[in-house]
Amino acid sequence: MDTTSLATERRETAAQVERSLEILDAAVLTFAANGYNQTDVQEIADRVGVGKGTVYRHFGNKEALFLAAVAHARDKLIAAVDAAKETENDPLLEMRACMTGILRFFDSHPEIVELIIEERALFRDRRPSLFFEHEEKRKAEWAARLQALIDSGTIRPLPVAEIQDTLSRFVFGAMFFNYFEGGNKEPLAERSQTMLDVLFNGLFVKK
Amino acid sequence: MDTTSLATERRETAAQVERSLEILDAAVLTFAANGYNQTDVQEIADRVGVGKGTVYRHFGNKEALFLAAVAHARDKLIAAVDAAKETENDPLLEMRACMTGILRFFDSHPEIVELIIEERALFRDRRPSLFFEHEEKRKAEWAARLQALIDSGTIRPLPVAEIQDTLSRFVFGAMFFNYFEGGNKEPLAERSQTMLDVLFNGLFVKK
Amino acid sequence: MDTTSLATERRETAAQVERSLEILDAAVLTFAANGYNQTDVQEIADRVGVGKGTVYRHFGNKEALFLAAVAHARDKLIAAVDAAKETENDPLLEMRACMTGILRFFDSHPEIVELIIEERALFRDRRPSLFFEHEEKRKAEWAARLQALIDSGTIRPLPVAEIQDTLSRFVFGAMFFNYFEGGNKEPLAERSQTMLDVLFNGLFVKK
Amino acid sequence: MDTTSLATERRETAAQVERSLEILDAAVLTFAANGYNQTDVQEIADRVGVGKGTVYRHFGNKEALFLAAVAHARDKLIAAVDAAKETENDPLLEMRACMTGILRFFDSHPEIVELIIEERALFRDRRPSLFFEHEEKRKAEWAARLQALIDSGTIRPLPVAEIQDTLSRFVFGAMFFNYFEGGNKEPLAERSQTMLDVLFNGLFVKK
DNA sequence: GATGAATGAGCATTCATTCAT
DNA sequence: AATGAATGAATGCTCATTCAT
Repeated sequence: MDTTSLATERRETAAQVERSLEILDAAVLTFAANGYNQTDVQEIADRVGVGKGTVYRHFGNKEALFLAAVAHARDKLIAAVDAAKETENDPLLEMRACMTGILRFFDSHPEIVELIIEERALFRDRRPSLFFEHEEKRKAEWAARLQALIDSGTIRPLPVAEIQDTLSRFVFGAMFFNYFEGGNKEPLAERSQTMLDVLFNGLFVKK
Repeated sequence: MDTTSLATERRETAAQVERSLEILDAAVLTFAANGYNQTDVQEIADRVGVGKGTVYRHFGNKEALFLAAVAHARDKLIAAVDAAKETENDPLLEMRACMTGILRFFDSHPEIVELIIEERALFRDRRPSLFFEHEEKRKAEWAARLQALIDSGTIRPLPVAEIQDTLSRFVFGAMFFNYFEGGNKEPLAERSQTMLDVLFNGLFVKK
Repeated sequence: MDTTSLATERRETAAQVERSLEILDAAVLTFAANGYNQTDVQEIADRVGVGKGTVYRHFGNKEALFLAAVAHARDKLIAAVDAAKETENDPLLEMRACMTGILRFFDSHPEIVELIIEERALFRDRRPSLFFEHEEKRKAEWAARLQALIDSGTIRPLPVAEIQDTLSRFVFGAMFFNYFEGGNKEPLAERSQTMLDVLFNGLFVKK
Repeated sequence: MDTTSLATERRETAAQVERSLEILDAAVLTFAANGYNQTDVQEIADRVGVGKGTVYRHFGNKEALFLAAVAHARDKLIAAVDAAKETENDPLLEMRACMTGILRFFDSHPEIVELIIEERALFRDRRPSLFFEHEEKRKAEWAARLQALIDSGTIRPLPVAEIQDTLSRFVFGAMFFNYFEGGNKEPLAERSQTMLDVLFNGLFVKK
């Protein structure tokens, strides 16, 4: 009976996880499309084809559901960037691949930008944003890489932490400003060549 | 008698305008602190010390009040940047003054960043953001200046429009990312020296 | 000084009365067009071209204003019916003239039907309606006339009070039902020939 | 299993319908007693013993609830009149039974008169009144009967449509005028003998 | 006396959450 | 476990009335 119940539990858990992911996908789309307050949990339930009570059973309350949706979206970004990084071996090219990977990700998932904005609007006190939390962890990983690029004489010997901040502001800043400015439907990744050129070579004429 | 009635009229109008501005200041703070949906118009009225009906008399409805508050905040930014620009004469220094002026403005008015986020969360369809609309107008003004800097051999001959985009993404991006990342309470304007250095001189070692 | 003040008072009173009547005319139209609850006193003030406070000065509050408007409308009906009656000398013809006079009045003042409905909706407890109160007074006047018609062998010897009720139900009933049924824009007075024929001669074939 | 689920479904639906009817009964009484604008939906909910949200779940909004209440009341009148008609076989007696049936209905349901008044006050533009809409459909049914009475020499050969109007004005007019005049608490149905006598035999002495 | 800005009570409506089935 | 009917707290907005000018 133990075995049976365990098996049942396992099977259920798998079904549960499946169901949870379906709900998260629907939640990302719905929250992004309508905004948090304008979203009726019923709408998400309808999109998945389950009852409202089921959504509550899986995520407890609307806020937890929203946060889970944001984490879900963030994990997708991380996976996409990791995949982009794997395509290169040289540290400099890896860095570039990551940056364009991020831009490309938001080009293909504009709804996730909306979700990030919603998160901030809703949890203005929770800082850093759940979405950018993981960045902290990634920083240490990159510090070594940047230091190597400095040691090899490729990039200038500036404080590593500040270079990292500058890169983040550059990439995510580009993404945000593009979103706030709106309008331009051409992919941001493609419009960023000059931006990267400036980033690496500067605005000034070299003398 | 004409004078009197005129004076009276003026005084009344002035009182009205005064009242409206008081309400806007309260609205900016309250919307920024609580968010749009979490803000009861009563709370704004209380802060000003007037009745709720008075707020409605002045701005019609909550949404219009919110948008007026955003416009009010934007006008403050424009004024601050204009003031910063006036302190310099050289085009390059003017440009730098504007950039640090913007960063300083958001350092001293962090609530306005929250307001911009709220605006986006609320009016996800209205693009560009009311707050950044005026940027479009400012662009033409700066294009000439940048061209002059290129002609004089100061900065590299890149497409002017793209330089402008890069500068905007840099400055507003820094502001947004700083906000989303949270935590760091040291003024952004002061933490931006490396950023500006990279912007002008690039990351690469010059050869 | 007494004289002066008296004169002033008189002059003011005349102006006051004038103003009051203007307000009442506006009130009848506005209340009839929008309904009581849907009417903002400001709208009535605007129509007259005075301030809202002035309306309140003249009538105290919205309810009193409404009742005054109803009484004003009722007085117009009484005047119209009296005028119609004067055109005839024979009691039977007078009676007929009154009945068609009432129908004609409501044909030309459909808004007053609306006003009566509003009055009832609003003051469901006040009975009889302010508008029909005066009917009671008129009844005694007509009782004699009807008795004379009975005595002269013109109409059947039925209880006078019941004849009166029947006539009232006939005329006002026609008016009300016409209003509730809606649609028919042809004057009711003209569509009432058969009705009067039935009233006088009955439905049955005389044997 | 089909049967069970069907039964369950039916039971639920039946419970829903039951609940809706309870709400409608409460709504008729409450709207009639207070008037539309003076009625807080909470009051209706309280009378039924449910939450306000439940009322909204069943009827969507206050206006829809009101209209449903009017239709509910109208259906009761139709049922009552149909029942009255069934008691007679002779066309003339049927007609009489219908007329007194209507008067009796409003004698026992004075609140429904109030409801009709409210409907008009509220929807002054919707004509004919929802309550009297069905009359149109009944008219055709009666036209044949009246024609038969004319053909058999019972009633005078007047235009059938005009006879119908006269009858309607007579009956509903009596009801309305009685309501507006107020006061008289003796059943209208009983006070209508003279009225019907006049209707059939006329006021004039037959010669 | 006239004005109209200010006031605040009052109510419809929504929707997160619960819980009986 | 899943469902969805029921709940009721929360809040935007209107407008009669007041009163300072």
